[in-house]
Amino acid sequence: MNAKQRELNITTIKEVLRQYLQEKGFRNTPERYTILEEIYMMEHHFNVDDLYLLMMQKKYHVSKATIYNTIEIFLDAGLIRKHQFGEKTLTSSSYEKSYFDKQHDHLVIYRTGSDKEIEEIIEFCDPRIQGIKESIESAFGVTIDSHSLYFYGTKKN
Amino acid sequence: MNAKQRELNITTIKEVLRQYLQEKGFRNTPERYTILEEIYMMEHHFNVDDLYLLMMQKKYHVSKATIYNTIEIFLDAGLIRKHQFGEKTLTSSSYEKSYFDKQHDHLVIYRTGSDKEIEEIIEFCDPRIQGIKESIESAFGVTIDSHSLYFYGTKKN
DNA sequence: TTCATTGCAAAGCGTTTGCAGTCAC
DNA sequence: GTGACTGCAAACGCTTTGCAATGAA
Repeated sequence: MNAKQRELNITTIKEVLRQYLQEKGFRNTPERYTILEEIYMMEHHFNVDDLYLLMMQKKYHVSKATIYNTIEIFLDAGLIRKHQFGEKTLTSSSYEKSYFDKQHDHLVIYRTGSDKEIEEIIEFCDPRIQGIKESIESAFGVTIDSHSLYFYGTKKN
Repeated sequence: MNAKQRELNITTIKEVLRQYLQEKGFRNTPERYTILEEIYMMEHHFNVDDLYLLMMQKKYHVSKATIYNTIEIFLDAGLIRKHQFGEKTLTSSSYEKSYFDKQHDHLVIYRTGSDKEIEEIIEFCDPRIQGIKESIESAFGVTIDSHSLYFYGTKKN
């Protein structure tokens, strides 16, 4: 994605936030827009600490409490998605922007020989998951809102 | 499963543990066997606190540190599986016995109207996931050891 | 006897909460 | 001016760690 496109997206996404806040009767605080902008500038997954440090570095001071708060709002607004990588080890939650991307799943690659250290996270999209979802919905009489699928493995030598 | 079958399974599983401990040069402590037995008596998922309270109730004293320790061993031995239910909310890790069961995935049903409270967890097994796994392996040149798939939804009224 | 394992309490760590001060409306 | 929001620090809950005591080999 080029810089121009990203800038356009950021303008758009701020508008989406504005509408959401208005609908909900929440306030237009500068923190919310700045955090949103940071998130939509990023290319990859991040956790709260990443975001906090990044904003510190850029001399934009926000407290972690506010970041947690804001993330809750963005999740509800559908502006970001939450992930829980790390199968064996307990890790902090990861997030990523979600508005312009399509839903996808993740392949978590562990460093060979270590079952703790994550080497890489690859995104993929397989249409068969949709079929499974529909089967489950009719088999159990449920409405499925979301799913999470992770594969865990190692690079073939 | 009837009582007789369960008793037989427990005898078998203890033998599996014995061999594992021997191979690894670990000790045969009574705690390990008692915890294993408790786990294999259970029908459902449990977390560390459940197990701790259950053992307290049965007047068998073990510390949580030992339970955490032992669970680590059982995971490595393939005697139990770890799960992370709770998509939005951070919850404690859940576990279940795995030796006699086939691999399966989970449908997490939230109470209608609440996106926090889990109403029910249903297990299912869909062969298509195997196909997806194989595609991923060849597409990215990886060996997949395990996966986790969760669907999150609500009961259809 | 030796050292892996246990139990206890303290520490860690990500996240949440309480509250006084601030600022969007 | 009012009350939603922010920042700070303290509290929380699950898990891990340090260490002295124990007991399997």
